[in-house]
Amino acid sequence: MKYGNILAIDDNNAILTALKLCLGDTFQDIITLSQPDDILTIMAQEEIEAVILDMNFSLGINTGHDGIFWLQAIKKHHPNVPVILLTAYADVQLAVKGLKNGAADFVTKPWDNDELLRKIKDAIDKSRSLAPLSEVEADHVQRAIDSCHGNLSKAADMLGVSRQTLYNKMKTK
Amino acid sequence: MKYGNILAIDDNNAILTALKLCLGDTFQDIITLSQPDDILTIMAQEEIEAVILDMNFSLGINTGHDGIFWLQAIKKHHPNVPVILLTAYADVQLAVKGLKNGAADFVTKPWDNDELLRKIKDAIDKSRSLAPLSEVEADHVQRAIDSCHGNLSKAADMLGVSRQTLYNKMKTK
DNA sequence: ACAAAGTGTCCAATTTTTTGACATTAGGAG
DNA sequence: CTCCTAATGTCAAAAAATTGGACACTTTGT
Repeated sequence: MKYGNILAIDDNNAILTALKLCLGDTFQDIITLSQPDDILTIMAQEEIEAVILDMNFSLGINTGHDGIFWLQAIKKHHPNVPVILLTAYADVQLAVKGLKNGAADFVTKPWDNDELLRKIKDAIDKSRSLAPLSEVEADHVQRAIDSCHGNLSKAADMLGVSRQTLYNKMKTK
Repeated sequence: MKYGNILAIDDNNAILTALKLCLGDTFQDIITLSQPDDILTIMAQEEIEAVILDMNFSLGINTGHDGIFWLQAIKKHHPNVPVILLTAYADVQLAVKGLKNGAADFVTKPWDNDELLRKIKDAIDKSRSLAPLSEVEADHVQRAIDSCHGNLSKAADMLGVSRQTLYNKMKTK
């Protein structure tokens, strides 16, 4: 199966060119942006399968604050589109913050082409293979029961279903 | 509301003592292990609300391999119990690997007591407040529809429900 | 030892899901 | 362009799941 379009955002055009060269053979199209403002517009128009997002925009400020903001914006509108974070600094704090905000992966510059390619592919493959609804449901039910330490009444209440329904879902599993 | 028991694993007893001092006032009990082998046994016996896991066991080997192994083991049996990773090295690779394997957070030694405390509390609060089943369902349905770029037939198939049911769930939302 | 909370099980009423069908509307291939 | 396939929107009846209430019993905590 073929891979679709990638959206890459970085304020350094050399990086964007390098990404195009590195990824051009594997993906249908590499759409690039040198500033993040149009990300959501593009994503509303084009079918984007994965996003590569640089974390440091405001020159000289390397907190990644802008990057996190845009990551959140992307995830809010397209929760199933994987976002791979790209940074110049191996900042653990930022990596953790990024992943906790829904990023699929985190890569530092300069990157290894094969590694980046593999990570993007993995993220897309994962986003494509969604679990059936019944599985997601069974999983969440189990978590609720665990969280209530086996108290089924509380678990049912937490899940917003009747106690009998919870019994059903437990058996069905 | 009060917080329950914490399980902390580290092969350095000084670290375990420091954790007890740091966390003792906030949590009911700080159970400590100097080697990971008994983690699952303990967790089957005691009600553990969060785990603090050191990532470097085999002396001299700092790949975090063992840590990831135990993280996976914990998550497999207790997917809803948050695991906070603790390491001596600010290793981005390891942090990313840990979070992708379900860790709730990642902290480097030496840690800031207030920060660690806050991160544990946050992780527990999050694990306690499970979304109602209907919300999880609606969320997953939306992801499937996105993933199929609006093709409802394929989305329904992917979710393992009939097309009409998908229509229902879309309206209900 | 008592009261409150939780369990397992049952029932009838209601709601949801399924299955199958049908006419209509895109989209792609020749 | 035209045909063919896939997808849509909608309907109806059968099957299945959910609900709310009830009951006797057990567990839990004070």
